[in-house]
Amino acid sequence: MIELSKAEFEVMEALWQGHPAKSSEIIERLSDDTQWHDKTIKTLLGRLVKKQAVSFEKQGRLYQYSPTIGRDDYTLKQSKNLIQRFFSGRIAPLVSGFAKTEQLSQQDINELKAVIKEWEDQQGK
Amino acid sequence: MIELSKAEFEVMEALWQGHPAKSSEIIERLSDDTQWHDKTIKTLLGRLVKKQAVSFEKQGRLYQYSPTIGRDDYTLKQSKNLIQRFFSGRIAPLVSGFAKTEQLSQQDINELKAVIKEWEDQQGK
DNA sequence: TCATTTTGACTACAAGTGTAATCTCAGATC
DNA sequence: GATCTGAGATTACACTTGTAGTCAAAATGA
Repeated sequence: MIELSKAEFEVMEALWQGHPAKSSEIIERLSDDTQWHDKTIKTLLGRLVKKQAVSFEKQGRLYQYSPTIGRDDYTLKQSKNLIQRFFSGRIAPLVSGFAKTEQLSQQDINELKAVIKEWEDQQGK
Repeated sequence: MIELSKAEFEVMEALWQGHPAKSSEIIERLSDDTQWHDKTIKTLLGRLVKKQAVSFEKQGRLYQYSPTIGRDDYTLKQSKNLIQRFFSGRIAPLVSGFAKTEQLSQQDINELKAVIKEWEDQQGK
């Protein structure tokens, strides 16, 4: 699986926002959240291309970049990996621990209930 | 916050199993799960001490190592960090995504229900 | 007592990462 | 056409990480 460093992930975030995108657009988007020099972002883009997390098409002199991996795909895989390493693959302990110090919203609760319902429906065949 | 690399985390796991522990014990414990050379483990221990994730007391020529951070503390902080970066701080989307491809156990469901009940009791003041 | 073993300390070294600066060349500008 | 500019390519450099090897000193065994 493709592994992204933190900085690389930030660049992917900018790209996931909309693509294909020119490097100037990506730099523009990132300028809101970071102080990165544009050279830094170019370097990161290059590394992402090398890792095949990003592809590009030449439009004359410019490149149009696109992600080759989906955000949901990536984040979920990484999450599962963490849950595996930290909680032996079980998600409930994470939720319990999380809820102890973080406030859940009504929406969170609704979503959790939906997950439970889904599971129970499936159990009842 | 103290950041641990993957290899360092493995060493912490061995130490969390029981402490204080001599390096020989830690090496012994890790021999079940890894092929690491004992020198490698010594190096990692040294780095952990430098990072102040581990402390030691000299017992003559030997050291007795102990973790200075708790496993739950560390794993929860890292989890929250990931949830923040990947899911804007909300845990429900992670649970939904997780449940789509991973099988939940009855125990998981019970724990999730407990979290919900806890939350609802609190809402009702 | 002298060699051997063992432990922690120090050193090594390539790959990955954060954070750019320099080089090169095609297109825009005068 | 000569020059400037901005894009991508290449190079840089310190720090971290994985994965040990070497060194010095103490304990141990013969």
